[in-house]
Amino acid sequence: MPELPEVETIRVGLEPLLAGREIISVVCHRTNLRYALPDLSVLVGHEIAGVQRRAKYLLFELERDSRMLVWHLGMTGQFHVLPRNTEAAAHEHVRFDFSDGQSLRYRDARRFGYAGLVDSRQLKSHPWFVHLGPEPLSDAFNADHLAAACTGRKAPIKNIIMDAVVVVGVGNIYASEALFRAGIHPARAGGRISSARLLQLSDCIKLVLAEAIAAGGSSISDFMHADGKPGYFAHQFQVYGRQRLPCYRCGATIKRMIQAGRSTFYCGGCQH
DNA sequence: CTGAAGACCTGCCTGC
DNA sequence: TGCAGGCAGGTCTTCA
Repeated sequence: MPELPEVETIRVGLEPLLAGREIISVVCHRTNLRYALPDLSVLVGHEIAGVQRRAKYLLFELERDSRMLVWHLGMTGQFHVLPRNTEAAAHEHVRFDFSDGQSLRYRDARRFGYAGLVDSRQLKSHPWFVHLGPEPLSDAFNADHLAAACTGRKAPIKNIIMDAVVVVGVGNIYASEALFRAGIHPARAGGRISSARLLQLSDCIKLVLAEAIAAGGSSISDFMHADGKPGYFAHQFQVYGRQRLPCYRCGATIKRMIQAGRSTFYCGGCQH
């Protein structure tokens, strides 16, 4: 389901609902997500201190314990906070019950999501995190960093900005949107883009992600907030999902192509 | 090393 | 109506 803006929106929604709540029981309906879930019963008796995010991972911090529950939502993972006695929805795999009568539910139809317990002091060296590049909205991600990542590369620029080693959190939707705003053709080899245009692209990536976060994430298909409200950024898509429709900027027809097995949307009139 | 393709899994939409 | 085929927001592994 989610790219960085969606995960951040979920984090912001979950934090006030979970912080300070004590887990009194955990029910796993199935443990074979992308990887086998760890034994989550060890969390019973612990209080959630806060919810952080790194890349597209949610990090549930525990009070008085250096371990964190690290969770990736894959394509279709969802968290909802509901009263404990609410019946399990289809594809609900895990339920955390809290002392205040509420519960946290994890649903994931495709089961591409995964989770683990990681010591926060070893997070950076954990296999899921050790190779991750900078956060796109941090100063560490800038024109120089992007230029260095593109030097000598023949891979299409879209593939490069979706590579989590280069920068985290840029998924299939926002890659297309950022390249449209920067006027760069998604198939252009990374090494054949001027530094001035890469500066523009790094700015556009920050801009499009920040706007999406401000709008509360995109609401396509099954994305919803912890409280069940939809996100609104989908209304601002310039190219994603708009194949055969006219470009808002130049009127040319938006095209769709496949790159690295993923749909790419672009305007042949605006992007070169 | 790089880059492309396949794999994981289920649901939904389209077209015949 | 029924069914095959294509498609879906992510990431990891395999292969050339």
